[in-house]
Amino acid sequence: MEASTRASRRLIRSFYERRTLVVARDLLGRVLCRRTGDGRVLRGRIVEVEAYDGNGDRASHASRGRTRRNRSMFEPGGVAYVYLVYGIHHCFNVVTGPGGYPAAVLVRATEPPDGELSASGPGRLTRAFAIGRSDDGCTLLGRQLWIERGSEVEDRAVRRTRRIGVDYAGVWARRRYRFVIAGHPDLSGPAALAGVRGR
DNA sequence: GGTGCGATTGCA
DNA sequence: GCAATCGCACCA
Repeated sequence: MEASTRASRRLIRSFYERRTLVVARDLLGRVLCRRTGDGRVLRGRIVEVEAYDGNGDRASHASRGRTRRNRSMFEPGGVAYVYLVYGIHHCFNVVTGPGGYPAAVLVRATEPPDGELSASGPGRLTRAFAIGRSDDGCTLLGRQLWIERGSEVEDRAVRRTRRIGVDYAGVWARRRYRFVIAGHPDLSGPAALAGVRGR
């Protein structure tokens, strides 16, 4: 049965309730899935993510405590955190860890879903998957937006780099919280951080 | 109630 | 190199 096969491929709550850095690494190779208004399902293999871990992380929206915008980050793992940045683009995050601990993984790039040109970069990704503010706080265990197991990525194919666009965060900007599939053609950001060479 | 800016992108 | 564009955090 296709329905049951699909359901069994969907990642379950325990996947998301682990530590943020562990979930970030483990999301590489997984498949982001989106049911569209006309009943189709868009799918794209995740190739680039960034971890935002706790309220001590100066690059995280949670570094100044709980606010209206970031409240989804405090939910138990397994929901989406979606926000508008620069007044133009939406960013899609996977909330991780236990409830009350603000942490999430920003999904920065996937391979393009069928019919889309690019999902490379957080803004392009949310456009390709039609993810918007109404998806903020929604479960990743349901039928609208979810992630499937996909294929494992071996450690030797994974590179860690500093996060992109958070230079204001001091020493936290230098932490290697970005995980990519090394040298993948759909990575965003400067070529120097494509992960082809070590870091 | 006013102000400054951002987990980005596309174009000059 | 820089404008676009707006929700919201923060200060008064």
